[in-house]
Amino acid sequence: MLPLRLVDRSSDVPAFRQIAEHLRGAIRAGELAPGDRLPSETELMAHYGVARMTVRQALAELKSEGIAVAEHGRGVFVQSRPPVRRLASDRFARRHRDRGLAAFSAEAEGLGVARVDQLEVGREKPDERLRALLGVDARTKVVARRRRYLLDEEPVELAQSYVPVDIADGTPIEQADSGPGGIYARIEEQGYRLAEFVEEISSRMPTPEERRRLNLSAGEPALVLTRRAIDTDGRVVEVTDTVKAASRYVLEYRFPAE
Amino acid sequence: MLPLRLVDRSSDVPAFRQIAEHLRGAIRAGELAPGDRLPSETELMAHYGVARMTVRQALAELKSEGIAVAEHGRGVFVQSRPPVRRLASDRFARRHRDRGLAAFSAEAEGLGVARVDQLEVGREKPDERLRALLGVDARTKVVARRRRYLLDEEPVELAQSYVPVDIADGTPIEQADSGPGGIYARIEEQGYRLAEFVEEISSRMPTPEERRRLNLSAGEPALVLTRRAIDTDGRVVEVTDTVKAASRYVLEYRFPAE
DNA sequence: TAGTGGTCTAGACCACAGC
DNA sequence: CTGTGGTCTAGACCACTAT
Repeated sequence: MLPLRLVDRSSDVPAFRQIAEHLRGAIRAGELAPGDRLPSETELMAHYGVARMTVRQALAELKSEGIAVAEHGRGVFVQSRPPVRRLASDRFARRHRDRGLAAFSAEAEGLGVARVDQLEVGREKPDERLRALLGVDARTKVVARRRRYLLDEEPVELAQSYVPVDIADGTPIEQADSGPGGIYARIEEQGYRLAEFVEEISSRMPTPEERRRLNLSAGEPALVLTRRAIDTDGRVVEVTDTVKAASRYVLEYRFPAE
Repeated sequence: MLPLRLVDRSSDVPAFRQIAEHLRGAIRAGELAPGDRLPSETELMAHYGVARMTVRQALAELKSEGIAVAEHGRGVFVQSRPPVRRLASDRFARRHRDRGLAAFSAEAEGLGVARVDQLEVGREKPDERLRALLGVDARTKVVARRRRYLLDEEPVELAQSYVPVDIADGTPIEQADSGPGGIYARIEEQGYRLAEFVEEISSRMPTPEERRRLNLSAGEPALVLTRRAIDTDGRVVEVTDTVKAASRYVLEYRFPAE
């Protein structure tokens, strides 16, 4: 059991925060390891001599920080992080496409079984942001591919790709299976040679919908990436938006000092 | 006032979640704009016919999502986001250093008044991670520069830079003012020509300490960057860790398709 | 002073997990 | 069945903001 520490009622630090800080310290110090169960609410009430709602407020703070996670009927546990995946910007390199691997398969190689899920393909009218990114007008439709990626049956990423119809027309880009090497391989077969990618990264708390689809626990932020594929003529031939569980990824980019 | 909607007590969706969803919807629909005050807890209790703790739980959900923010004695407000800053990877380009601008000053140009704060400079023993990143052994000390950046007096970034002593020795890198062009300019003056940067990006919830120093509201994630500066001989001559408020930044990287 | 959110109490009933 | 967390009530006192 944890070393018993009392709440200092004379302090102007509220009781629930003192309790949260105590538990945080025990986790940082390794007295509570990832996966360990925290003392139950009943135990914490007895230890600190406070009401249940006070204990729950302390626990809520840890949950919202992503340090702890509750399991109904079982207890509150120290968050155990699955291994982080490091994504280097060479995952879109042509050598992967030439081997018949789409970017996600190249990423997943050696890590587990990659699978796609919840796939929706169709033609859409681009909204204003997408028109600006793709450099098309309101009359041009885009082929949208929305899907979820799973690694060993665990959802890890939501993705939505957009390709102007004049590029995608008549290709497997409009099919459920876009073929070996993914849509970038198909775009190059249409005569557009990819020159460069521009990736924009931001982070925010997920929407309830994203939290559900990605199986995110409370207090877990999302990484949001928008990638543009640009051909040798400078045309943006594709845009992809992806949402990932932030705790599972480290992104790596190299750039020259000049 | 908001259109009155009742809580469906027969639903298995808890009352607090229905209330949260109602408020979320009003915000999404624009009925409540950024900066607007939400109905007070007393008003919400009366509207929905629930106890105060139920209302507070709904509000806590919105706060933890970063959608709303409470101000003691004033009310709960729809989060109004300050403008996002777009950071391109060319902010470390030599042309900025040649103009006497350190990276942060180059970033801030035209955006406001940049200032440094809470600066601590000293020699330290590198921990295991830092030794691996810098490629030095346990006997080599590093010069650490810890500081906070402010833009128009608003804290926007925490940074910690590390340079091996054999590079920093006798240079202004160990002084409070590292001079025009920043520490990268000083490192190059020592004969190390910078060739490449490698930046690693992740996101997580901030620690209480980071939340305090960056003035973050609840439910606001942090962007964490680790940057290595590599010279033409492949030596890592500097490492910087930075923590930023995620909602204020979009990072942009370009990379070739080859 | 009135109204706001912040903290806290002492109960209640419920749903879920595990024996 | 027992113990766990999830939801909810009906109060209380406090600290902060604005008038």
